[in-house]
Amino acid sequence: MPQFQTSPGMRDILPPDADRWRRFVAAFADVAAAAGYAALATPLMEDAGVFAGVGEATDIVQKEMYRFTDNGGRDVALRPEFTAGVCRSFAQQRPVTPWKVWLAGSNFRYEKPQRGRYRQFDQIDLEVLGSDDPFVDAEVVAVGWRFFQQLGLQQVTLLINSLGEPAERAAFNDALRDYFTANIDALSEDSRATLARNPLRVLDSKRREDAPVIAGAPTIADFYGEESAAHFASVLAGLDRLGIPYTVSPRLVRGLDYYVRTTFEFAGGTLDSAQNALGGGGRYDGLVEALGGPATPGIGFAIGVDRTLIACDDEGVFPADPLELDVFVVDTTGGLEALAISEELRAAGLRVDRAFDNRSMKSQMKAADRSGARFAVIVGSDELAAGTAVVRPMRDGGDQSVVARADLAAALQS
RNA sequence: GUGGGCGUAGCUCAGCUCGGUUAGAGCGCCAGGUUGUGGCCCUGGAGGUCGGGGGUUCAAGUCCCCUCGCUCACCCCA
Repeated sequence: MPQFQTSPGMRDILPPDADRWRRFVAAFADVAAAAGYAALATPLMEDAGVFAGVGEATDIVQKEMYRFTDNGGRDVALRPEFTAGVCRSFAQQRPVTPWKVWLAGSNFRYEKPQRGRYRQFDQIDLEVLGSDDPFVDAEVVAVGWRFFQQLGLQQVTLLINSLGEPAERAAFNDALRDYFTANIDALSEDSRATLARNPLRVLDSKRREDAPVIAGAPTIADFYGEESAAHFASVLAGLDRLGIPYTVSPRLVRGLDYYVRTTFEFAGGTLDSAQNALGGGGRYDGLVEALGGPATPGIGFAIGVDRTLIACDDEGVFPADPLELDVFVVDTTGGLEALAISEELRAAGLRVDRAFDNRSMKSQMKAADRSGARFAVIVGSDELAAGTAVVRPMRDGGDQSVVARADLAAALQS
C-alpha cells in the first residue's frame, strides 16, 4: 500500500471514465442550452449560514456538512448541494428574471460511502428563479426528462407531487404529527425519532413495518387551497401536453426543508429502492428571501452523475469510450522526427500520439497497435534520408505506402 | 451512527480450514525469438513491508487481539 490513498468517500475518476463524465456534462449542457439555460458557476465553499435554509432538521445540515472555521475565523462549509448557493448568488447579484441557469460540479456530504453515494459527489443542476408560472415547472421537468432520453435511458420514471403553500404544508405537517403520534406504537423506532424532528419525512420511510401506518396517513391533497390545487393541476396539464408520463405520488416529500408546492423525483428502473433516486427537485419559493434577497419564486432539480451513470451501465447505454487516435508515429532514428511529424499532423487537425524512449521498432509498433490509431506513420533512416515516411493502415487492412513528407498530412486526412 | 463481507504482484484471484522449503497463477508490462513492421505463438525477465501494529509459537500470509482501509446494506440522501 502506498503511503497515501484517497480520503474515504473520495475517488479518482480514471480514463476512460473521466472522459465519460465530461461527455455527460456536455450532453446536459446541450439540452440545457437548447432550452435557454446559461451556464453558472458558484463557489464550492460558502458561509455556513447559506446552507441553513436546506433544513435545520435535516441530516445534511445537522451532521453531514464539511464545516469548519477558516484562517480568518469565518464559519464556512463546502456546499452539500447547489440550490442554496444559487439563491445566495441571486440575492447578491440581482440578475434579470427569469434567471435560467445550469451548473455542474462537486458537492460534499460527510456520510458513510456506499454504492452510488460518495462524500464528494457530482451533480448537474438546473434552476429557474423569478417565476412561479406552472409551465416553468413543466419546462424544468421536461428538460430533465429529455436529458434522460438523450442518454438513452428507457427505464426512468417520474414521480411528482405538490406540498402546497407553506401554510398548507404546515397544516399538513401538524395533521401528520397528530396522526403519527396517535399511532406511535405501530411505528418503527427510527420513524419515531424522525417524527420528533419532522413528521413529513416519516412518509419517506422505506421500512416495511411503517407501511401500514403510512398508508392510513392524511394526504396532502386534502390541504391544498384553491391556488395550489390550480397550480399543480396546470403543471400536470403541461406534462400531459408534452406527453411526459408521470405518477402523482402523494407521499413524495423529499428531504430538503425548503421545498414548497411542486416536488418531483426521477427514479431509475434498475437500482434497488434505497438508492434509486437519480435526481430530484422542486419549488423553493421562499429561499431567496430567507437569504436576504427579494421575495423570489424558484424551482430546479439536481441529478446525481454517479447514479445516473450506474443506471446507464445497467441499461447498457452511454458507454465509456477509449481515446481514439488517427495516427501513431513510429521513429527509429532517435525521436526528433516523430516530434516534428506529430506536431505537424496535429496542426493539420489529426489526433496523433507517438512512442518515446527510443524503443525498438517492434516495441513501437506494439504501442501503435495498442493505441488503436488507424494509421502508423513510420520513419527509419532510409525515410529520413529520402524525405519520406511510410504510412501503414493498422485496422482497415490494405498495403502500406511511401509518402513524401510534404504530402503526409494530406495523405492522412483523406 | 449501526450491521455483514473483504484486504496476498499494476489488475483479477489461489494459498488460510488443519501454522512448516525460496509465496503462486492468469492477464497486463518489459525484452528476445524476427539486427526495418503490430495483432497469433514460444522463451525469458521485472514486479510483493501477504493493509498496518501487537501477541501466541521453535516457526505466522495462515491462529488471536487491536487498528486502518475498501465494499455492501440500514439510516438518510443525488
